Amino acid sequence: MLKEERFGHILTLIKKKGKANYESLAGELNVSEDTIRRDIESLHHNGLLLKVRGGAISHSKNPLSFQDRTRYQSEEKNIIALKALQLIRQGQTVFMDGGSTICVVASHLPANSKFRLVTNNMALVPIISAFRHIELIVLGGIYDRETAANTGGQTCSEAAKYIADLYLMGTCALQKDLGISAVFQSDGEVKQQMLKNAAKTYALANNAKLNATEHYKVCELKQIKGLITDLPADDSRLDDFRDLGIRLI
Amino acid sequence: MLKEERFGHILTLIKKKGKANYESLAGELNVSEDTIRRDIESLHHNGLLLKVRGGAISHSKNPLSFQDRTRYQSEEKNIIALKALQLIRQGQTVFMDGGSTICVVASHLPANSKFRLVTNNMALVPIISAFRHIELIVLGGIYDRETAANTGGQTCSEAAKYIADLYLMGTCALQKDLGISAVFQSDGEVKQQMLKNAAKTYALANNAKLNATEHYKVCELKQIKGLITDLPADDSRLDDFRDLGIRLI
DNA sequence: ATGTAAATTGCAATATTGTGCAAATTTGTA
DNA sequence: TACAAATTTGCACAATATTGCAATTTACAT
Repeated sequence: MLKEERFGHILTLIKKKGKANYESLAGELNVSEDTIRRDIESLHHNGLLLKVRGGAISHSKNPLSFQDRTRYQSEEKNIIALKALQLIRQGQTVFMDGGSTICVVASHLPANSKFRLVTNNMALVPIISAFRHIELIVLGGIYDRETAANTGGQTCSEAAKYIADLYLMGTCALQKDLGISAVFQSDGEVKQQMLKNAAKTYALANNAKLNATEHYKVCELKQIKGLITDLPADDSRLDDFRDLGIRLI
Repeated sequence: MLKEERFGHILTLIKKKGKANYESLAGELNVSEDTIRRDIESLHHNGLLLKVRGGAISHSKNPLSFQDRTRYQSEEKNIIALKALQLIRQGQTVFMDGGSTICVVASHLPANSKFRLVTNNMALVPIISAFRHIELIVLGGIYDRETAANTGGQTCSEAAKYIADLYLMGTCALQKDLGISAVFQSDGEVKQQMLKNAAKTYALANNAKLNATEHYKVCELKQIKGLITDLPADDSRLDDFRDLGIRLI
């Protein structure tokens, strides 16, 4: 088999699936992983794909979708997303922060959605691009690869410049007494700023995040307007969060 | 069998299958592989196919050409990109603004590149995500779908907060007397701010942008350090830009 | 026709390039 | 920090290319 045929195969796969790994390519093409590695290096050098640890991805690959599908598009997240959509009204200004749940919300938006979206979540950009009537305002800062969101003081001070009708707060840990907490301080600070500047804040969390804590405290539960989970409103696992004056959706 | 018959046979096969290897051709045509090799060399020389190690492929199947993305990744842009890469040094802080040429530059970066990149170009985010050692700083603002870049006063004032060693300025119009001009004011203003805060600015432009003007003036030619085009440095089309004190690359 | 020069072909020696393997190093993660 | 996985590097071997050369064929003027 000609080397060029391998190149073609690799590029086709990358184009179709957005990514490819050494192991399976080596199997399909019947050569060693070393050879595939060298092929990919050569293709990378020509700017035709991006070499990453373990394989290669296409240029246009949304960074968050690189994580496995189950985590990205679980049924739980779809349920949360559909509930969250009900809150967004035409013409509003909406804050959204990082997290894949937020991306699922965005991908469920109706095609003619018309509002202003302010976000530090870079994974939203390609999604929102498709909605001609959404005005997208990006909050800059230091890009964090893990969350695909911008963070840092710059992000916070930019967020401070906008006043929103609604804030959909991405997945975080919630606990009755200790409130909402985040893994990273940089993320938590952005959340605090958005909370401060939004008329209504709803936290999005799947049931695994209930009764859990992380190490950076964002706010008390009573500071938010409502909590959106994948559970029915009358589920017993939500009992701890009743009578706090927050809406359970 | 006449040489011309062999040529015909080889070309037919290449046209039908897109590829051919010496071994099978030698068998089919009853000549040695050396002869086939020479045939293919001759055809290659006449531009009728592409000689590769082990055989030949058709031009249309050349994985290293950019058929399905000719618009996006033209040969011109590749040339510009490779020249621009030489300017980026480890540890530097680099500004890049919008434009697809800039994206091509990014996709040619070596995998272990290590520097700080400050940009308003959202199309760079997925590309740069793959480079673990590039610190990416996003300049926020109003996202423009057409250019996939953030624009507006916010973007400018954020750009003002960084001081760069190098600024690679995306495609714009250049004219000897009228200098560099941009299509949109919002884009032009970001360019001006980056220019101001960068030690060295290089403009990237394909030959079609030379001796052209747009309607928002960015700066004089003498304000930039150099001009990177797809032309060789001694091309006559660059004559207008000599003796202005700028480097032609 | 026929001899001669030029072109073509196959072959062998040499050079170059591609491939797989293993050790050493780096990287990511618990 | 330490462990496991991935990557880089150097190397030997295999595959393919190139080159020079001699044998053969072709072209063509006489």
